[in-house]
Amino acid sequence: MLNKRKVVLVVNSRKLKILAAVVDEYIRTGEPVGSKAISELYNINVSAATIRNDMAALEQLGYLEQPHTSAGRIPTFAGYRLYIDELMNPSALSDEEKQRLDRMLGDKDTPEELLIQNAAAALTEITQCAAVVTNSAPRFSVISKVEVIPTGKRLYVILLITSNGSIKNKACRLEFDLDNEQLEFFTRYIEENLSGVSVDELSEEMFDKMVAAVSAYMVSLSPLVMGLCELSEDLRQQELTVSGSEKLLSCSELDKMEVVKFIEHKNGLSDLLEDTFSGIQVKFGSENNFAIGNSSLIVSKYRKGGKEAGSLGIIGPMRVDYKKIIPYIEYLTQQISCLMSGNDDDIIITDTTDGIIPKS
Amino acid sequence: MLNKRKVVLVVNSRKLKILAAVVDEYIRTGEPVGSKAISELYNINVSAATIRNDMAALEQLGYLEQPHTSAGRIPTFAGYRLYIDELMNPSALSDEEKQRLDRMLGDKDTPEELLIQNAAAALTEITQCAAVVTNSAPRFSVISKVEVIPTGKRLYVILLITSNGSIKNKACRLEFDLDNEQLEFFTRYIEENLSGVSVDELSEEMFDKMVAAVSAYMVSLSPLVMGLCELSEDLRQQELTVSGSEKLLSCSELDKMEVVKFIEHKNGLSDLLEDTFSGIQVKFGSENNFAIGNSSLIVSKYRKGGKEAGSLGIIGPMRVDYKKIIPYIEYLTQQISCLMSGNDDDIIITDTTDGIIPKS
DNA sequence: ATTTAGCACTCACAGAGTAAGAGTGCTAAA
DNA sequence: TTTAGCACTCTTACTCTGTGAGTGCTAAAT
Repeated sequence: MLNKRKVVLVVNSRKLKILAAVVDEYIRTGEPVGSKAISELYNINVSAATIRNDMAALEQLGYLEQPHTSAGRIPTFAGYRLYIDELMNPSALSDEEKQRLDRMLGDKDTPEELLIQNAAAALTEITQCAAVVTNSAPRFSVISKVEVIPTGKRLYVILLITSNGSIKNKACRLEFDLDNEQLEFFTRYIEENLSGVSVDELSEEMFDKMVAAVSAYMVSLSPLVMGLCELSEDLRQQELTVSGSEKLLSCSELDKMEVVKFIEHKNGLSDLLEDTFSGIQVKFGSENNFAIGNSSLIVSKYRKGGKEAGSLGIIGPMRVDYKKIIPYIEYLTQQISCLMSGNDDDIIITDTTDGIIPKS
Repeated sequence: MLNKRKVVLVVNSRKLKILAAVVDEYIRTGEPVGSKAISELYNINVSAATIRNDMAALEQLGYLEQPHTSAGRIPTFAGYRLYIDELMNPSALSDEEKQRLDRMLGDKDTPEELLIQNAAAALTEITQCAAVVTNSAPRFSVISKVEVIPTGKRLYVILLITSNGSIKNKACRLEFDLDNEQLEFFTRYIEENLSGVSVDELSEEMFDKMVAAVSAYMVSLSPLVMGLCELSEDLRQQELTVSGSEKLLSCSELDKMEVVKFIEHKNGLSDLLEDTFSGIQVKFGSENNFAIGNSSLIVSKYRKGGKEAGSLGIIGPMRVDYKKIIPYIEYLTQQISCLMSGNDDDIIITDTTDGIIPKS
């Protein structure tokens, strides 16, 4: 073991100040930060040599690392983590900034779907990173209408509409054509059994029971129930939209291959966003099994009427300006929560599925 | 003018053989090809010196070029073109290869949409290039059903179904609620005016007329017509999917910046694919105004019931193994055409739109 | 016990010089 | 018309070198 060195391995306030300075400076320039730069640019009133000693300690403590001997330091994951959780002081949004965001977001008449799209667009523009939004509203809504529409020989389209305005459809093929009476029976049956039911409550078992019930009347109706089951599954899973992902391609610190793969498949993202948490959350790509290596995911949940209704955030390089971006995201989620909860009555968003049925 | 040289500027069969050898070898190795390599590897029974003379002639004829003096030769655009059109002899697919493709593609029960997705996936895997598919089926289909479904106060969902199975829906808000008679009038009117009409024929003017006609009966119906108009626009534009575009980033001969720009915007691609042509077509990026410089686009159209229904191909570097890839693409389009036309009667793919209507 | 100045040391990076190797064009002979 | 031979060109890889940034350590100062 070389590199054994007499440094005081105690974090004190100066060391923290230095760590913060290193992270700030690294975020600003993207270059490894040396002791001299810190002593000159940040008013920690000690000499470069002292800072060097502290930096050596911070390195041994696992907060900083050197790309190579005799280069400056860059933050480690732990360094970023400490910085984000404890050290940085977020820059409060100015009134102009808030107004700008409000304008970009929309007002209480803006449909929910558009609201979160606007938020994503705003984030993309301001941060120059990819924005990501999820909407789990459909999951917490109730079925407001079910329709079965004959569209061809033995061919029916089922339509499922929820209270929050999602519309899903799916084509189903039956073995036989239904006559009016049969169709009416089925429509009435599902209307009675599904109308007003919360999407979250729908389960496969429930549909299994319906298949049984309906089959008693007419066996060949079951594909319709199965179709409904699949639609309800679509509703249950949260929608995830990533916008501005091309911005990630111009981040030199991200691997282009990984970014492109991410753009195509969005690997691992929805898992990361399904966790429940409160406040803002910062996750690093390399620490979760997320497609892009040195990336950072900053997200916050918005709420509707007290309930989590989705999340909103950005994906960028680890080296993003956290102290600026975090307040932006916080403000946006807060405003969205506010706008959404304000008027709960009759928002309509169309929102649809793709589905495919086998030919035979 | 230096480089003026006494060479016989006549293409003869040996020169063509040499050109083919240069292209083959360059495709194989990616390195400029020298006279020695050809005399050793390809059985043209003349000395390297003779080949050198012929290569000088081929260079003056514009089929070959030298990256720098005293390097081997690489093909020019014209060289590739001649090779592709006349010289190469495509390697016929073995039975195993055909079976492999068939397995990857699906069978006659595989829905159309999935069929072309599978084809794209197969091409990506086999060629290690980006695959591109378009589907203009919706455009050549006819409207088979239009429905207007009341779903809430002053709120209606329009449903548009085409003969090829695309289903699009959209929510519309009206100023007033419709009574049964009004709804029936409207449904009957659009049913009469749209049913059986080819999607390709639908135009804004047509909908303008409908707005006028319908407004005469009741002014506030026009949002419904506008909604239909928007849905029809969605149907008209051909769908274009590029898969595996990350593969292009690992092609050393392509400019990464250009690839990135292409991935972002797919510049120029849909124009290139909208041309009608028969058989297989090879286009070079630099010759068309297509985003990626030294790229090559190899596409073929598949047909459904005799009519062009979309295209299928790859985007790769100019230096791709044409004689292998072209038979692959030909086989795939042939099989797709076959599978699609086989049972033309009642294929159904659901395929839907997202839409948003303002709240009030 | 901390902090600081001074100094030797390490490492990445860029530029210059060099040797090897591949491939050519040209000439003259077959 | 083809071929062998040869001088020439150009790329590539390698080595050597100097420079600059930044460090770690020591010894002196506070």
